[in-house]
Amino acid sequence: MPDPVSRRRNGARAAGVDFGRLPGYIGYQVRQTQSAIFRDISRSIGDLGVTPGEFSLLTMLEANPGLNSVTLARLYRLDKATLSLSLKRLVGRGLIRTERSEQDRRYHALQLTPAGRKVLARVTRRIEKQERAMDAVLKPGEREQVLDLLQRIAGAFDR
Amino acid sequence: MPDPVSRRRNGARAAGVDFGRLPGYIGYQVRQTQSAIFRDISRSIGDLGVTPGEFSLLTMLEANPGLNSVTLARLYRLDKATLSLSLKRLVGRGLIRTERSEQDRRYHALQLTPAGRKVLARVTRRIEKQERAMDAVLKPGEREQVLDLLQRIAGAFDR
DNA sequence: TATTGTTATACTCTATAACTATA
DNA sequence: TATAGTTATAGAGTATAACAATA
Repeated sequence: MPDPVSRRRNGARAAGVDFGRLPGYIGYQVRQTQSAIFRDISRSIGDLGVTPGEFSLLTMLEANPGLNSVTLARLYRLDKATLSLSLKRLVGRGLIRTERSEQDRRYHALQLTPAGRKVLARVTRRIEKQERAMDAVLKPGEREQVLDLLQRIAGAFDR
Repeated sequence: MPDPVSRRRNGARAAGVDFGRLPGYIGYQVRQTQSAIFRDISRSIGDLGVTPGEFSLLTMLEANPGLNSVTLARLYRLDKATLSLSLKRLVGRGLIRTERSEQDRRYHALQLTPAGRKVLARVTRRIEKQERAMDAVLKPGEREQVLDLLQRIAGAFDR
């Protein structure tokens, strides 16, 4: 039985419904916020045929041309098989290309195609428009604050 | 081409890899943090046979016995068919039970079983242990700060 | 033997559509 | 007609296992 002080915090979305201790959990609020952001951005970039996850892969490849899939998998903590499927879709749509390394022919160096660069630029504009929408509810300095807090919280779980 | 000041912020997880503008996006950091929390809690409560989403359903039903599935679906912004499947699994495992309302026999009132209450208590202890682990990286007042910031950001997308 | 990458398979979460029961 | 709920189906995202190519 939740105690009275932990009930009925901000975050209730319906009259008469009690969210118990959920609104006081960082885990709960992070999940709710992530869902809201994901729904909004999926709607916003859906016509460009790129998911939020693909956007971040493209961004990583623009900043680090020649990266290979095992490195990407490690960075995102995904299985290499999972990454392989994502990359196959991006190759199939002509947004990235892959080339065997000369030094070590096991490595497949990845990079954006011109089409990939163009799509990334368009998606980036939409993403940054969304970020500005978030700034509208933040006071000066609060963006830096929330970025810092989130990074520290995530870091608490790096084994 | 990302500008220099937006590069190489805190958040890089690998030497020599450039995350571009990603670490400066709230959307990106919220997703990374959500993933870290989800991985940790899934591992922690896995032996109890309840997912994080199921935990929050059980909590809602403990706080609001008699709630129906359409109300839950609206609160979580999920389709009623999606909720129906989740609830069926919880009924199948004997954690909740459903009873047709006498006033309006279309409604199926949901509530925890004694077994459900017991499992919820155990999961809640693990969840709150995780929350205390997050507190270890936060200074006094910062938990309230991050909860407030996240709620305001999520609220920016309530159409 | 170890590493990179792919494919087959399966599981979870989600939505849409079509349906039944009730109002 | 409208609402509550279920079922069938499908798509996205993920992991594990088994495999091929390369070192």
